Amino acid sequence: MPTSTRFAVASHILTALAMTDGRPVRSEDIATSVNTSAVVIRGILSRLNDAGLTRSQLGSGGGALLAKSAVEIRLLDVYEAVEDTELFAVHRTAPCTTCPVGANILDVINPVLVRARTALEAELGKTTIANLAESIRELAAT
Amino acid sequence: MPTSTRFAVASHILTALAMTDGRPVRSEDIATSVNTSAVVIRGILSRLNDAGLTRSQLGSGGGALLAKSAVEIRLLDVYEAVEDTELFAVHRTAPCTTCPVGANILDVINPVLVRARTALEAELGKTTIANLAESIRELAAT
DNA sequence: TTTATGTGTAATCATCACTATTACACTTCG
DNA sequence: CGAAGTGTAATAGTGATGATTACACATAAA
Repeated sequence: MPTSTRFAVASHILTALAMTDGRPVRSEDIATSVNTSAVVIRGILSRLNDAGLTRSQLGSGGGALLAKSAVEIRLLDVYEAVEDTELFAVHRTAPCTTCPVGANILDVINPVLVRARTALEAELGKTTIANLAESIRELAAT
Repeated sequence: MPTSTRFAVASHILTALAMTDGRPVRSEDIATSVNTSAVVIRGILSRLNDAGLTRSQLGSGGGALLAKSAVEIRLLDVYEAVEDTELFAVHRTAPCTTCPVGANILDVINPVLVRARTALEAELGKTTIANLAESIRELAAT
């Protein structure tokens, strides 16, 4: 049950935006840093815009900007903004309703999956884009 | 990338085995309960065998059995036995090594991802197949 | 006002993991 | 020996993903 690469790339994008002091950054420049195409970047930026994490300045000299302070953007917010699929997938077709196990397994396992997902999300809520930017500055200074 | 249903199905299988008191269960019977094909079940059983969670009795009258007590099988063990992919995927192609962010983003984000995965795994380690079987018995009794 | 420089998004494509299915070799009980 | 199982390879269909092309639209600057 993997995430897409969008979460890591979106974190990359936001961290880059956090380190440019409010100047708009072109999707093409971001694409160079991420090593992909500008359209892919704009697709992810579109999701981040919808989530209120970034905004775009159109026209010449335009680009992407943070819509809120980097200290207010948790990795959990990023995760929710760009990931579509459920962390845990259950049976593709509903199990047998007349079998003791089949009829109840989903009800029984679901609370466990919710607790696991909650624990993961809590951890992602502890780190912000500002934390990542700060760590990058420390590493880049060496 | 569709997320795998193997974890939920494997938990289903093991819970079913835990409720049959040591009698071997045919893959076809499990398949009926899960609502899939016997080959799919045997494919998952093959992984569970490799992980030492189940064993198979070959020949006529054979089937699948638990290889250890249900109280000793944590959902974390099941998860590790049947899931192939990393929980978090990172950049498909390595980011730009000459950009400050690109050169360091993976090193910076990785510890966060490890902590999130560890939190999820810790939660999955708290529940056993015996717990699931017990919950099923309670639900089925009503 | 025109033009260059951007973003936004639809459409298409190749790739990959997943589940389902068929087929067949192998094992073991009766 | 034969019936009843498991083990596994090969194949196909499906769906999400990421890459790419194409083009409409917005805006700053000349």
